[in-house]
Amino acid sequence: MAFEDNELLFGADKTPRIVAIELGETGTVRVYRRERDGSTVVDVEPFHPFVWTDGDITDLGLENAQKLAGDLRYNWLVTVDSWKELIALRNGLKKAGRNFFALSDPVQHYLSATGRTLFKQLPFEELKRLQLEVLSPTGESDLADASQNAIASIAVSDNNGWQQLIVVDPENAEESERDALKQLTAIIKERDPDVIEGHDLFRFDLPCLVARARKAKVKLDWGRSGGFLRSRPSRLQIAEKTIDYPKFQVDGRHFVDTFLLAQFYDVGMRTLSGFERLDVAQHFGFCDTAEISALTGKALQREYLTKSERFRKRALCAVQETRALADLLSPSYFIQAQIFPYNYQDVIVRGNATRINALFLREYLRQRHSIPEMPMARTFEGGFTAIYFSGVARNVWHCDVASLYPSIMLQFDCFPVTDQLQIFRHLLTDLRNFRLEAKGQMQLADKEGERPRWHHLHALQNTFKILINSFYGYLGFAQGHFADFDAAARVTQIGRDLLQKMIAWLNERGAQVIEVDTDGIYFVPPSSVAAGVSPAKTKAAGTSASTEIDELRGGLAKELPPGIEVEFDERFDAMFSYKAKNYALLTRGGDVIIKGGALKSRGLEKFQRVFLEEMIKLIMQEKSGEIARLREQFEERIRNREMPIEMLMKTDTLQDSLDKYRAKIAGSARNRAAAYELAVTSGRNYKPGDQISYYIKATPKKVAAYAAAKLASEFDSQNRDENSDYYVAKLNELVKKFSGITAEATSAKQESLAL
DNA sequence: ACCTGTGGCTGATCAC
DNA sequence: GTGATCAGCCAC
Repeated sequence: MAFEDNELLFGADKTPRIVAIELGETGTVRVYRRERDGSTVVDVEPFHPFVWTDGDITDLGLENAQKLAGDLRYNWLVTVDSWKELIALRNGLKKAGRNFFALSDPVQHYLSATGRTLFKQLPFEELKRLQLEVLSPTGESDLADASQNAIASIAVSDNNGWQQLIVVDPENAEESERDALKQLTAIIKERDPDVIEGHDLFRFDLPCLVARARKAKVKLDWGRSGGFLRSRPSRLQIAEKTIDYPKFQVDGRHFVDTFLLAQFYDVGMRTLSGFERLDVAQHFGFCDTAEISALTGKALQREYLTKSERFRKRALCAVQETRALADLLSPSYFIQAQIFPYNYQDVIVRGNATRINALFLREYLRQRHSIPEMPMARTFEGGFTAIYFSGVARNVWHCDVASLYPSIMLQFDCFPVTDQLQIFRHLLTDLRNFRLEAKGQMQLADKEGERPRWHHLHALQNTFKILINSFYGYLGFAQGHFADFDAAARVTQIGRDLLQKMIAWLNERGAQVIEVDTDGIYFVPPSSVAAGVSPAKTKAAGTSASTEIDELRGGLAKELPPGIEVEFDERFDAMFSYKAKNYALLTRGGDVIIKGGALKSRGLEKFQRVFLEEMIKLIMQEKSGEIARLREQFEERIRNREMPIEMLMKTDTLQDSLDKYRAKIAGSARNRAAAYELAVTSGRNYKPGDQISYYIKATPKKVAAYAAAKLASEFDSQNRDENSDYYVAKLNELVKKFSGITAEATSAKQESLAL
């Protein structure tokens, strides 16, 4: 059975190849579809938005009010014939003080009511995607600056390899810019893309175009049926960061901002050094470094390219990078648009739990079943975390419970009490099976020979994985209609009990448990503990290691309830256990893996992270004696001013707006911080989510860090002014902090513990 | 208007 | 100096 046949997940209507939905004339929507020949056709369809209400609306004499099944709070459905009527109905109900719930997005109304979704049976390659980049004359990406002056050029490309650079003539800027804007609009109308992509599209390119178009009195009627570009302030939560941005929309098309895609990507990976195009392109290896230096430096002059040729090359490189980035990061969202009743561009910015909520609402609507009101939020206890040994351990194994929370939910019936249709159980069960199947198909597929198919299956199984993992979060999601905090608390309680049972069992068999977090355990198996920890002895004991682990694995499996499976997945030569959620591992291949904010946080300067990694590696390799020399090398480089500024600077992300920061400082609600002070002083228009890199400069007197901070961009390598003493002191603190933990010291401790 | 959850560590600042 | 608090980031 094809995945798409699952109606709970993909919706009950199979209409294929819809690329966009837009609100049409009163009471209608326009549904755009991609034909097999690549053309786009439009169907005008009736539109019936709706409101859920409770029973006390019967006196209002509303037409088209329908009683729903079940006895949940919102058990009436009122349907109307146009968006205008829906707004009127909502206002009326609000005025009458009635209890109701309505979706706010017309596209979600249409898709939920019909069971349709975008992109069914449409390969990603058949989506028409256009990339856009506005270049300001200064090359600045500061919007306030850029909006003041005429733009220099607009680079445009599409996913078929077409590209064009629209250049504004500085000699005749006013008229030339007007032509450029008109030409861009003409290109969009003619090429008729489904998706418009750009890096920082929302915060830079689109506002800039709007500002310039207003000045030039040019219309940006980019909608598929001629509608105008419009925007409203919006806010996006990405992990701990909150990004304010103007959300742009245009009828019949989708905007995709690769800056946001990069942010989402990094939440999972935490590997990006920054979020500007160059950071991201370099990380993914799109632009080779030779080319970058050629575009920015002297190499180009050697090539005798004219200034305009250089400019052209750089501009077109930018849109190519945007396209490559979108190729890489958007397929998962493309698949999610086939599942959720959202616009493509909205699927990207909605949270996981919000998207799952939309599935619940769609199915309850389809079955004409009443829905609950949101439960009262409460906090509940999370996973079990513990550290039993700190120091260096050898021959360390890791075991974990395979997808702990989903397994618990299914095995112990931890489902929302209000889910009378049992959607939660069915969706979770289906998703698990689908993921296994997609993964199996992916492994059978030839990664090289069937590239598009392999990539699709990879994106598919990854999408399923993310969804599966979001179900537990949904139970504790305050804005989920079917959230159930008691059920969430039961899940974590069962998880904690399971883990503690496993720990006790391992300890009883002579293993030494080192560190535990939620679903996984690091431990030294009994033979290594008994044999001590010297490498020679470990080797001697190693002959029986595999059978011993098999016995542990089998024994532990028998202790666990059905449906809860434990995996002994990895073995390490050494582990440096520091604090809860903070440790390092030495793989059997000699690589070092570091976990935890204390050991690798971005709050640490890069020289500290590099030093820590090397120091921990030495400790794990039983070469603690070499730490002193390593420290001296680093001190020398700092004192001789040989450290590149990238090693010394710190990069902070602004969470609050500068106004909010100022207000908090004024009200003593927070302390001053270097990044904000620099942002304020710079006079530039910094926004939440922006990053500031700074270092500490030498000052005559000892002052607070925020008073001695200087922007890394203002660092002059010919006239260096960093505070070497400050950085050497940091280095020494680091050595001091970890000096108690050496291989020799802890092996004695470990042996004594084992007795 | 927007929003998955809890647990844990650290650096910087400030009140005492 | 010490402890409290906040912000930021990380593990799962």
